[in-house]
Amino acid sequence: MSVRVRFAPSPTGFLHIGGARTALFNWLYARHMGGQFVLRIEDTDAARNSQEAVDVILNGLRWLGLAWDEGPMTGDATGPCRGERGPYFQSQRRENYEKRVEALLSHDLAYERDGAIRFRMKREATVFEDLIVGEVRRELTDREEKDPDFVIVRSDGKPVFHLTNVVDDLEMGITHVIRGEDHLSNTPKHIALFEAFGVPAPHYAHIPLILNPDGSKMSKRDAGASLHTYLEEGYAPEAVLNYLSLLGWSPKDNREMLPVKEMVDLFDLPGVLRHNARFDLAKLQWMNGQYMAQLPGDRFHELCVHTLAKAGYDTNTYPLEYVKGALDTCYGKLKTFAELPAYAGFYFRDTVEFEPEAEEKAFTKENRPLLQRLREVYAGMEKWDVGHLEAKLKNTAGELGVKVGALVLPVRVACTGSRVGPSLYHLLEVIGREVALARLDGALARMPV
RNA sequence: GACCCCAUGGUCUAGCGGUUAGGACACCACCCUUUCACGGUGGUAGCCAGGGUUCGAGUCCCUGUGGGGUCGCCA
Repeated sequence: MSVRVRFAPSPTGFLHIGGARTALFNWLYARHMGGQFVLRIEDTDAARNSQEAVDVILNGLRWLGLAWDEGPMTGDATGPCRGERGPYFQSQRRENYEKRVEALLSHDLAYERDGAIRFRMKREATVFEDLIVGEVRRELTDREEKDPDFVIVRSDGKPVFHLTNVVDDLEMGITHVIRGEDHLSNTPKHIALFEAFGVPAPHYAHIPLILNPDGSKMSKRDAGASLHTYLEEGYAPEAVLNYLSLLGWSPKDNREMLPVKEMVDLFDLPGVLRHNARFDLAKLQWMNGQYMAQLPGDRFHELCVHTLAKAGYDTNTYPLEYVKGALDTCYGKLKTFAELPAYAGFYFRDTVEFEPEAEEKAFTKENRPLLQRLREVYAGMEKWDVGHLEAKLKNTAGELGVKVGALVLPVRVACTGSRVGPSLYHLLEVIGREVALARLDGALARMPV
């Protein structure tokens, strides 16, 4: 039988980074086994759900490149879906649940009390084999010793998660349930329900959780918990995907950079680690830098423009060649696109914004005559290009008897306002003679005599 | 409180009875260099504790400790 796995998020308006990894592991397993990856939306809590909230999930998965074989095509619960086992929104499956509950009731496997319907749970330990955790033997908790039965339909008629989840997995033919470890303790309930419906339970694989750097549970409010922060800050999805794959799994050959294709080839459930992992933003950033440095030029430009636009820089008001030239000087220099506005914003501003420390270091009394002299040399240059800019600057430094760096710093700060930035000669060529000389003049005016 | 899972440097991990415990991120130093970043070289830092089993334990067993999770008419 072909493998069928599913990712079944609840539309809460955001996609948790841990949920994204759960989706990734499901997707990887499906691809590795040549099976089907199903997306199901668990939107039983209608009041809190919306089409926009579903779109957040859909967009997040699409951004990561995790295409689903079956499931919704839009955020509209009544809209088009792909696949034969729908509907793929729980809000559209009321009848399915009602029929199943009727069946349980008629076989006395469930009963009504206080208006709610409760499932008759067995009063003994459950043993099951988890593909990742191994054999799990779960005894009854003290509460369950008193009353192991649990509610499957609320008194207001709404079915409860445990019921809907099992019914859907059953009817959608799910063979492997790959989900967060927070469901491990719920699994006996689900197994009991499958047995009550007269079918064997699917295979289970509980993956460890992603924790905050301090080891606490990563909840909705924690920084970096939402996948969309990475989307919005201009991370490369390939980097996020690669980083996520290495949390709780390893290709075992000391490699960090792993193309998706190889991930699919190497991934398997028994290889998933059993312990929780902490989210390390620094490593994600490093990895993002690696991917950024090997991004195709046009893709790099696209993401740069996107980031700059979000920061308030409209690159459309500049000639295309200028924008391309400017962004080329940033290629391979950044770890994240979020650094770009501070790094290259000077290209797209009329005035230079000086960083106080930079100005203090560079605009000194001693540097004034040096910069003055260079300004004269540059003003008299015939060809304004990288080669000449560099040669002239080094020439002038020698002539003045100072180190190259002594000249580079004030020029850099004069033109960019910062001590860090793209290659000086390249950025000078890009901004052009007119702007460069104007900025040198502006700096000279600010320097103490 | 009961129940479940887990435990290799600060972080992610390799290891599956005999290793100088390997790699990556981060950090420190140096080199390269027009700054930063990249790259290169070197370095600091680890098997949670205590008992067993064994000729021999990071690897197997037990206990403790610590961390996480579950015990809802939330999902």
